[in-house]
Amino acid sequence: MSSYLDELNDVQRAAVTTTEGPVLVIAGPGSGKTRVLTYRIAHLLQQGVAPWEILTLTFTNKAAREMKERIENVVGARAQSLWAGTFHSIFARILRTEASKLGFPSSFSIYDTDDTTSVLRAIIKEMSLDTNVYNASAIRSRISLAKSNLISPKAYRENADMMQQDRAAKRPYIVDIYEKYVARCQRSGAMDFDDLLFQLYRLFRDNPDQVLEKYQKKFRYIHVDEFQDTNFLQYAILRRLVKYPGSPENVFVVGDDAQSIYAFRGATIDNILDFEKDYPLLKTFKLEQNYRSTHHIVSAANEVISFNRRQLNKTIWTDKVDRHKIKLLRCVTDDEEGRRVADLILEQKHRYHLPNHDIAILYRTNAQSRKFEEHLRRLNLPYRVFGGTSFYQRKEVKDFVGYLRLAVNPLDEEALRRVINFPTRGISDATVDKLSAVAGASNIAMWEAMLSPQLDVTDRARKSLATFRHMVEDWQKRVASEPASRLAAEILRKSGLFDALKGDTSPEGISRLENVNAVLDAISEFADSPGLPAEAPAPAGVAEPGIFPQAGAAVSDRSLSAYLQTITLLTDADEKNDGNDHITLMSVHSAKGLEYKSVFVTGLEENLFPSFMSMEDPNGLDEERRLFYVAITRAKEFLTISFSKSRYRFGSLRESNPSRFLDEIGGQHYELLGGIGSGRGPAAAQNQQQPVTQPRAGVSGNFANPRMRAVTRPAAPIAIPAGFKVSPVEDIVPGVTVLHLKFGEGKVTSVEGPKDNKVATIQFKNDDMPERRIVLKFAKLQVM
DNA sequence: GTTTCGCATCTTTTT
DNA sequence: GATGCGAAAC
Repeated sequence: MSSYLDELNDVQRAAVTTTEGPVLVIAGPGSGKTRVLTYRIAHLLQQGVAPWEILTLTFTNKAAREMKERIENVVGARAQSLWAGTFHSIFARILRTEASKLGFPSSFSIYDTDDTTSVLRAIIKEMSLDTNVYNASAIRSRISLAKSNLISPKAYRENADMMQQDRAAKRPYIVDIYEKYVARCQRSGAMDFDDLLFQLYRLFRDNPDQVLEKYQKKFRYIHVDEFQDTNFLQYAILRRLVKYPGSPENVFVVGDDAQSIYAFRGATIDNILDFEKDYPLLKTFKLEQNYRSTHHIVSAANEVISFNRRQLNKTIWTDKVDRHKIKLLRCVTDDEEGRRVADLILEQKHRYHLPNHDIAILYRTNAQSRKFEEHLRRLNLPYRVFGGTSFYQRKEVKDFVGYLRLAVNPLDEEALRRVINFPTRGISDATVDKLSAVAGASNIAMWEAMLSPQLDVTDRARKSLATFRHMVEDWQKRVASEPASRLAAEILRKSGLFDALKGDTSPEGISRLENVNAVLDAISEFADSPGLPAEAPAPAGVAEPGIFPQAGAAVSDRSLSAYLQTITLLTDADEKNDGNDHITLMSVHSAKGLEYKSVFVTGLEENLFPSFMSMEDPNGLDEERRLFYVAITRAKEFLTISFSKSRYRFGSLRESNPSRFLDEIGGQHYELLGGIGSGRGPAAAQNQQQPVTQPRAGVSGNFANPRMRAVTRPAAPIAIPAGFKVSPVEDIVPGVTVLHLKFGEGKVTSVEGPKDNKVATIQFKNDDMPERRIVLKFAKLQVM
C-alpha cells in the first residue's frame, strides 16, 4: 500500500481508509486528527475522486490552507482545486453565486459584529427606545441566537417562549427591532455572520431542485473538522447536503467533545449525539493516543476534565517520557505575573535553546495581554499578539474599507453612514437622519433615498450630497473593469481620506497612514496572487467542469468585491505570519488546534478563569473547564500555569482567589515555583512571606492556603477519613466498593484497558453523574 | 456645521 | 481602560 498509510497507527489507518459512508472520529488532543483528515483526503484523491467533489469545512481558513498544502505534498497540484475553508467562507462563496435567488446582489456586503451592533443602535434610537433597556450588543446576541436556531422574525413573534422571555426581561420590542434589522440588511444588500448560514439554509430549503441538488451531487465527499464546535444551524445545513434519498452519505466528521468551547455561540455536543442518531450506519473511531504532550501534561488534563459532568467515553494516554513537571507560578500582582513569565521565558530559551516560535502565552481574556507585552518588551523578546482588535477593525482601516464597500455595493448603509461625512464634506447628522427616515418610510436604501423627492434638506446639503453621490457613482462604474489595486488607490485619494490622514504627523497619525497603505498593499497582493485553484494549470486538463461555472470562477475571483468578502471572514489565526521568529500571545480560544513546546497558561483565578460570566451556571463552568483543558493540552513539553492574588480589572485593583481548576490537578504533576524575583522589590518580598503549603503527594492538589477557597463543585468534597490508604490498582475489580477522595463512595462496574493503563467505570453514590470513568493509575481509591 | 471635552457605561470567548 | 454620547465651544 502507499507509503503515506504506513505513517498512521491502526485506528488512524482504519479511519482514513473507510471512505464510504458516514464516519465519526473522536479525536483527543494531539492524537493526529489533522493527519487523519489530510491523509483521508489525499487517499480519496489517489483513488480518483476529483478535487472539486471534496468539501472540507474547517474552523479557520489557515487550517484549510495548511491542510491543502499537506495534501499537495502527497498528491501534487490537484490539491489546489479542493473546496476547503470555514463554514462561513465556503457558504459565502456559494451565496455569492446564488445571491439573486435570495434577492441579494452577488456583491453583497458582509456585516461584522461592529456593523451589526451599529445598525441595531441606529434602529433602537429611531424607535425612541430606552438605550439602557435595549442594549445594542445584548440585542445582537439575542438576534444571533434566534438566527442560529432558524427563527425568523415572523417565527419569533409566534414563538411563545422567546416572547415570554422578552416580556419577562421588560424588552417586548426585541422582535420589532429584529424585524427592522432584517429589512434593513436586505435593502442594504448585506448579510451578517449568522445570515451566511441562515440565508444558505433558506436557499437550500426553498430551491431544492435548482440549487440544493446541484450541491448535493457536486460534493460527493464532505468533511468537517472541529465538529464539536458546529452549531444547530451549521449541522442543519450539513444534514441537507448529505442526507437525501439515495445519498451515499459520505460524511466524515472529526471532533472532541472535551474541546467544545463555543457553546456561547450555539455549539453543542448534541450534534455529536444527533449524528449517531441521524446516521445509523455510522462508523466511529476513537483516537486516544496523544503524540503531543508528556505524561504529566496528559495526566493533568485527564484529571481536570474528569470533573465535567457529561463526556463521551475515552481515555487519552501517551507514551512520552516525562522530563519536566508542570510549573505553578504564584504571584501577588498581575505585574509580577507578567514579569515572572517573561523572565521564565528568557531562562527557558537559554537553558533549552528554545526559539521564540516554540513559546506561547495564553490567557482567558484579550485584555490580559498588556502586562506580558510590557515585560517581553523589557527583555527585548519579540512577540506577536493575536486577537483583540484586529487590523481590519481599526478605525482608519474601517473608514477606507467603508469607501471600498460603498464602491462595490452602494446600497450598503453601514458603509455609507461611516464615510458619508468623513472626511467632513458638509453633510450633517441631521441630513443623515433625514436620509435614513426617508429610506425607512419607503423601504429603499439610503443611497436611493438621496434622490427621493421626499427628502427635505437645505440646498447646501443637497449640493454636498450630489457631489458625494457622483464621486461614488464614478467608482461604482469602474469597479468591474479596473484593476482592484488601482481603483482602491484612487479611492483613497479622491475620498479625501489620504489628505486627512497625511495632515496628522503625530506618531499615531503616521501609523494610521501606514495602516491604510497596508490595506492597499494587501489588495495588490490579493489581486496579483495567481488565483488559487482554477488558474493554476491543472494537470491533464482537469478543470472544474462546466456544470458549475460561476463557482469555479469564484474560486479565482480576484475582484475588489471578493477581497472585501474575504477580509471580513478572516480569523485571528489567519493573519499572515510575517516570517519573524516571535513568541505568541493569544486567548485560549484562539489557541485551539495549535501546539507549542512551551506554553504559559495565565490568570488562573476565580472569576477570570473560570470567567465570572460562567460562574452561576454548571454548564458554563463545564465549558470553562473544557477551555482550561484545551489550554493545557497545547503544551508539548513545558507547561507553566500562573495566577495572581490581585489584578487590575475594569479600571481598579481587585483581589482574586486561585482558580478551582488548580485544585483539580494532582499534586504529583506540578511543582510550585519559588519566585524568580525573590528579593527584588516589595511584591517579591511579600510573596516570600506567604506561607505556602507544598502539595502532599497522592492528595489532590491543594497547593494554596485552604482558607482562600470556598469550594463549590458538583460533588461536595468529603472529609479525608483518618487512615485513608490508596489501594493498589490490582485490587480495583468489578463489584468492589471503593472510596474516592473527591466523589466519595462508589461501586466499580467494570475495569478495562491494558495492564498499565486500566480504566474503571464506577457508580458513585452521591454524584449527579450516573457513572464516571476513572483512570486508575492517577486515581486515589481505597477498597472498602 | 464641526470639534472637543467630560461624563457615563460596560466590560469573555469569535465567525 | 476603552468607547459612546451629549453638550458646549469654535
